[in-house]
Amino acid sequence: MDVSQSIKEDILKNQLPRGVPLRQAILSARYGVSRIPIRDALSSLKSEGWLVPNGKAGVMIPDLNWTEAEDLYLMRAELECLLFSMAFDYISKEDLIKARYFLAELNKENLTLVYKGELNWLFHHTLYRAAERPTLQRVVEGLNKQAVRYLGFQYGPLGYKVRSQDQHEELLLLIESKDKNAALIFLRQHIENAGILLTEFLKKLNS
Amino acid sequence: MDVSQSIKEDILKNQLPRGVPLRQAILSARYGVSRIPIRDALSSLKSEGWLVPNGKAGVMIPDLNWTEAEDLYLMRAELECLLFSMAFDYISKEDLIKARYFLAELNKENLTLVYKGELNWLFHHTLYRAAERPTLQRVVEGLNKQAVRYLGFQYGPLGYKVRSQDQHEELLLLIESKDKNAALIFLRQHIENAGILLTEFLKKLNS
DNA sequence: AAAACTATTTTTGTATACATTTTTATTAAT
DNA sequence: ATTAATAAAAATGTATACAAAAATAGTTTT
Repeated sequence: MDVSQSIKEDILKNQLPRGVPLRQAILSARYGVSRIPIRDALSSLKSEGWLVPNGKAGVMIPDLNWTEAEDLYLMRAELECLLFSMAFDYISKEDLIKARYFLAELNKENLTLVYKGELNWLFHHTLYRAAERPTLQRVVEGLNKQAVRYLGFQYGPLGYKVRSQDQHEELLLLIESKDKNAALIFLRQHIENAGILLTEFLKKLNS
Repeated sequence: MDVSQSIKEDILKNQLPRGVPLRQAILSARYGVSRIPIRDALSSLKSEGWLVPNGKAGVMIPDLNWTEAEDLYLMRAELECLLFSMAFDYISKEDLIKARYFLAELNKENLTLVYKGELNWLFHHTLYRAAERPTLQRVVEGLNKQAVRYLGFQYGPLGYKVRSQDQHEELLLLIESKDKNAALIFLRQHIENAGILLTEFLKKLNS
């Protein structure tokens, strides 16, 4: 597996020290590669929001905080609805089949959080693909991949899994019935719901 | 100067080959550093949208295209208005002074495009800073920095400079008069205007 | 005792060398 | 002649070695 992925897993599993700079030499030993690919991974994780700069040099694992979660879901709501409305009329039968496949995968047990996040994104992405707006899609993808950092809460204490899956199913039905407006409103609520649930939970956690 | 910045300048000045993969060895010779910092620069430019992957290896300078420009400005309009509305009530006198300083800088002659883009962003950023939403700000910053790639048109053939500066001035006046709604509408129009102008121009160019 | 400077150590950044992968050119086969 | 297979080359990725920068510890000064 890619070093960058391994680091993500380890961040999610809290197996890397928080609050102190990550040392390239240590990671190099831990993952059994030289410092060059470690440096590559750290810099790309930094630009993806998984790590933050530490003073003049080095990076740190940032604390999860509700403002970030709120921002991510606010942006997702705005941009994904935009993208979805651009795609709506062009969503094909094959897209829906694909989407259902990802949904089924997501119901399996023993998936890593990173993979769950990937599947969740693939589901949404399938609905947006038809818009053929690569730039908008790339940004939305970035937001989804950042949100993965918070997935531990949604699949853990928040027990959001079942409700989320039901909503995904319903969204597909609305698409099939060609009711664009209803689908759009539903998607927005789906995202906003998840955001509010997560944000409120994080707020309570820090009080 | 940083290698990454130099490459950006050279892309804007069309001094690097388009449509063919950029070779690390050549860039290494050109900028007088080893391949390691070149690789770093290429990978970060790729994640910033200045370069795109070329097949299984290597990167290329992408063509400018109107869909990308439209996407960037659509996103900017949505997200910057959101950020601005969060910031509005907290914008300080010092912020406005700073903003006017950047505006003055922007009026000087013989600035590089990259620097103009930086100043334009710094102006907008000054108005959003008070929102204290780092995540949202980081994404918006990314969008602005990508839009720099299109700045050559706006300062060149489109002659947008004067009108844009006037709008910036007017925006500051609206902020000072505490008219949040008017300011918000004006900002949205300011961004959408720039977007439409640029997009239409690019569409014509490719027809 | 606190602050400022200096020396030492640690850590990151860059160059060079080597390994692996990808691309291109060449040869063989249909 | 076109395609497939193979060999050569060129290019990227990674390891190690070294240089520069940052952080730390120790010393001096106020």
